[in-house]
Amino acid sequence: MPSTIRDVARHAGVSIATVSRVMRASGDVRPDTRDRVMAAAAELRYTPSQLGRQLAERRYAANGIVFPDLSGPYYAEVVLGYEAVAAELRRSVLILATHGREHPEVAVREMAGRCDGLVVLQRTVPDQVVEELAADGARVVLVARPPIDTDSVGIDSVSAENRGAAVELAEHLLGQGCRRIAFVGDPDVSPDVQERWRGVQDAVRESSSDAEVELIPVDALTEEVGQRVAAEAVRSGELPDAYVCANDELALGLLAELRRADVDVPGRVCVTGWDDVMAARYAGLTTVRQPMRELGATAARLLDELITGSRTHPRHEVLPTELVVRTTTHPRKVAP
Amino acid sequence: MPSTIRDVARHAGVSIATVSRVMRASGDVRPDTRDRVMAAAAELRYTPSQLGRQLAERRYAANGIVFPDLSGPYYAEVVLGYEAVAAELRRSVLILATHGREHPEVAVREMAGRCDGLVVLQRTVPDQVVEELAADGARVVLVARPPIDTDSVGIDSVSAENRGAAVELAEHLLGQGCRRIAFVGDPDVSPDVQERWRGVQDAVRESSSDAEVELIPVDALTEEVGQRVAAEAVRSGELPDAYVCANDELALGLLAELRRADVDVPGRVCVTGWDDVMAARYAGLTTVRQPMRELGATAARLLDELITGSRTHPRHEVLPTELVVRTTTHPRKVAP
DNA sequence: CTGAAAGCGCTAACAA
DNA sequence: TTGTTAGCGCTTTCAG
Repeated sequence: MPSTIRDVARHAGVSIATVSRVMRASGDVRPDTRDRVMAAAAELRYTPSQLGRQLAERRYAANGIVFPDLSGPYYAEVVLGYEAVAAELRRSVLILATHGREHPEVAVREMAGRCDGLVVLQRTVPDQVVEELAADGARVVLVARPPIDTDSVGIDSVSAENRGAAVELAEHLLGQGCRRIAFVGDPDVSPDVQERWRGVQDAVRESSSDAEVELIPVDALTEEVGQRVAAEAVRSGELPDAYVCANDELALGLLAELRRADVDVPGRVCVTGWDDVMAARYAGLTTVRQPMRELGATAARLLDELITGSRTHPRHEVLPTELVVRTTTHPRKVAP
Repeated sequence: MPSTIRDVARHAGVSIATVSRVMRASGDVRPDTRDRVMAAAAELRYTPSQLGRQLAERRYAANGIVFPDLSGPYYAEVVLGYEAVAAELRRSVLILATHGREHPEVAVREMAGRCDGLVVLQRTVPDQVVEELAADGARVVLVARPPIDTDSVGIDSVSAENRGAAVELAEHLLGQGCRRIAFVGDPDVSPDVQERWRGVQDAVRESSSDAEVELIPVDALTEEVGQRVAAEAVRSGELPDAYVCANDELALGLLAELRRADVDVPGRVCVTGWDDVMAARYAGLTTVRQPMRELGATAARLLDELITGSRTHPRHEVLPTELVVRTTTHPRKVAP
């Protein structure tokens, strides 16, 4: 339906090669023929088919990004940062939410066949698939996922610092007099959470106090799950001194339920989250701020280096995070 | 670099047509040749090039979505709903944030040249460009933007109900005793906001009371701007009885600043938002819930009907919204 | 400065 | 059941 390069060529009385040259401003074309072609193109509202162009050039001018989901602020922010840089670099962005899909690898492979390179968030795709893609020449950057380094491939990665901030967070809680700390989250599901859990354990272990830490595994990092965890604890009467939650949504859910049950926060129990989403500020939630947008932006830049070939050696970036203390942990009346 | 259909054909000792047939499970192929081809494909890790396929089939199996930005929950939710349905329909999703770009039309045209159809949010693209795209055969669905209906083209649209909810919201405030109502937002920038503003005016006008309404125009619907508006009002001492904000972020910023200045909410002034984002719940913000995800999902379904050709007559959907009353407007001590 | 022609990787008649 | 061949819309030598 849309007009093709041939329509324009016929209309302007030139060959398709000339039209191509004019459209991409490559090669020399006499000004008046150029004008004729431009006029014809305008009249026919001709826009070169990206498809034809891509096939001929064997480049897509598009990047992909694979994430689990777009609910909650974290992924959206990462995608946003990614899109912004990609747009600057004149590349389209393809998105793929693996969600609960059973076979993400099929969709990911198909995405890889549509773009010059892609970013993979967290554990959305099995290591093996990522390695195969990379081995087949796909440009891949991992975000919030530990580097993959085999002898055959080295794959770029970008993460936010987790362990150090987790240690700092735990030390803050210990300093507030907390002794029994509960970590809420599933360390197996995300590398980030795993590191946070380790950091908390490290801090407690080295605190040379009688502090102890317990893991409360959950199957999703949502407000609803947070509420359930809190409700159960309130019912059984077994509250720890502090809940360290794997993300803000979990913490916010917990917090809402604790307040509903009239549990004093932070008087009776402290609560912390992770990410510093907007709602965290309004809830007074102590949390760790991580540069979500910058994660995406950095990934886009690394990917571009790979695509343009300006760098071949793999890089692993770690972006700084920041502890944000608010009222859910402070001030705390130290237990007698 | 990746292997092509010819590599597989050679490897399996068949023609490329047979490989094509096997890969797409079309046409009849003898089981043993099929197996040979599959084996060859697996060995070479062959994935059909989407590009070649698309060019030959003249379909992209991809949809686009154009939005202003991904910051804030609203757009992210719409995109999420869109992606979910698109994935179900086995279509890739291209995103384009126009952001502050000066010439979105170029980027949009180029996106249109990469997909079978696209969704345009709000006023990201001028009417004329949308009409031209549609006239050139592009499938287009508008979201949160008034329908475009010329005699030549009729373009699908999906919106959330605005005016009725705005009336209901204003009546609620009047019922709480508010007389001087201030609407915060720029009606010119978004059709949604325009309708909300009209609804509030309607309600006040028909209240047969001495109520009045004033417009406070702002240049962005962000927390920061909300804070500025509140700070200025506090400084000048000219507080209305209620702030009706064009979205939640504006309202949350306002609220935070009012509380910081020790202004009693809702005692001295009521505050309302729009969208019911997560933070609204934690801030106790009265707001209007709109089905953001469903907006995206509906758009994706409408678009699919256009692409498959199962419908040719334009449709305009309006999704219901819901007033959510929380503590920023209720209970209110009625003025003496 | 311009045109003819050979692909890019695939699908889809049409033959065999 | 399988192979041959002509495109899909564009870029890009290579001649002229």
